Amino acid sequence: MVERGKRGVAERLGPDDWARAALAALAEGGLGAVAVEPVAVRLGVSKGSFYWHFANRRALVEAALAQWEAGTERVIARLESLDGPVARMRTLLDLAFGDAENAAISFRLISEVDDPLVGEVVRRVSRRRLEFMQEVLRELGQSEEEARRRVLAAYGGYLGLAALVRIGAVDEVSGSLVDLAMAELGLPPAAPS
Amino acid sequence: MVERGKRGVAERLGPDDWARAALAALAEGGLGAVAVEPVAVRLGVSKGSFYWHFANRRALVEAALAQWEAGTERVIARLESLDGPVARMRTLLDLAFGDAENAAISFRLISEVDDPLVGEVVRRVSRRRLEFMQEVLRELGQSEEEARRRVLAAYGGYLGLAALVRIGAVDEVSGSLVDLAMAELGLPPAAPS
DNA sequence: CGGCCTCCATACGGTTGCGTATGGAGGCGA
DNA sequence: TCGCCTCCATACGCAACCGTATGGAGGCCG
Repeated sequence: MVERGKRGVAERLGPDDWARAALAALAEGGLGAVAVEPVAVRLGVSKGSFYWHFANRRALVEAALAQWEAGTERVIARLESLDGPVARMRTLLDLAFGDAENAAISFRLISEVDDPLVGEVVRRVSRRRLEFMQEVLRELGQSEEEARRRVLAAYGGYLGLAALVRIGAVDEVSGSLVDLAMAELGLPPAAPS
Repeated sequence: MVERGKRGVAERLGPDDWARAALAALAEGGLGAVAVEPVAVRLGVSKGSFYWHFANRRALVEAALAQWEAGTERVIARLESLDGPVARMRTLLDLAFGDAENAAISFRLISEVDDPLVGEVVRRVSRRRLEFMQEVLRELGQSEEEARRRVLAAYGGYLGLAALVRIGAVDEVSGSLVDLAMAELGLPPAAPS
């Protein structure tokens, strides 16, 4: 049992812990839920701790966004060392869209584009994903125009259908959204075993 | 010049004016911007006026949502008295998605689905639009399954692409989003003159 | 063991928005 | 004209959140 004011050195908090907690709050309640006191409560700490690690709330949001963007970069980097283009695409979609929390974060960030910090990051990450997907299609022999068109259709279609499912306008779609996106790209629905 | 405390009877405010202003605030700043004092300022009035017409903020949000839903119903009702299915579909898309403020409101409401009031309305309106579009495709001879699939692809694709354009991840799409949706539905891009 | 440094708690003031209370200005009918 | 009714302004208390100030507990090191 952890008593008041007694915290082992190993379980002390760092900026990364705060950023992680901020991302969790973001996924659950949107950018407005990334508030100092609520996140502090989530970590079982008080505001005094927060303002030791961060200058202000803006710094927390920036740290959370940076951690999220780094995660997406880590995913793409891991893809480079994969065998085929199809497998890379499939893995990208699975990692980027399959994870529920990650999908929720993307949704929240798109919703809060008006915030300058959020806008810059979500715009950069989206462009990165789109260009990576387009590059994969190019490797598979599709033309520049067709690759562009299919990537937009697949990414946009995924986002829109995910939104429709989220709001409850659509009960279910046949198969997974990732499989649908693969089909839009003109690729086989499952990676070859 | 309107002086302080002097307001002609004709220019007095009613609940509809507040709902309209609330929708404008919603389109610009999201649900959080639908706050009593800011909207009052927008109307050049003070809170005292608001609480005469409404019980609380919740009532204002409900009135705004009702007015928006009534607008979409009015659009659909107007479509019934149109010549062909293709023209009805085209007009629906134009009215529902072509108008910038309406599109912005839809985006905001989808973003705030977690709010129970918003969720109910946006779910109902989305279902209504989807079923109307599906019905039009049925009239054109498409099968139940194909109509469903194409409607989801068109509506979802529109939502996703609109989001990508809004966040600045995509600079421009070839042609209008409405034309793209029409193509997804298997319909000619422009209504026959 | 005494002093310092790190991490955190508590307390406070400032801002913003919600909701209430109270009163005032002007139209309108008796 | 007098009184009422409608619409709105002003002032207040309350709550949530941001940021600051101050102090305290515990590890570490001379």
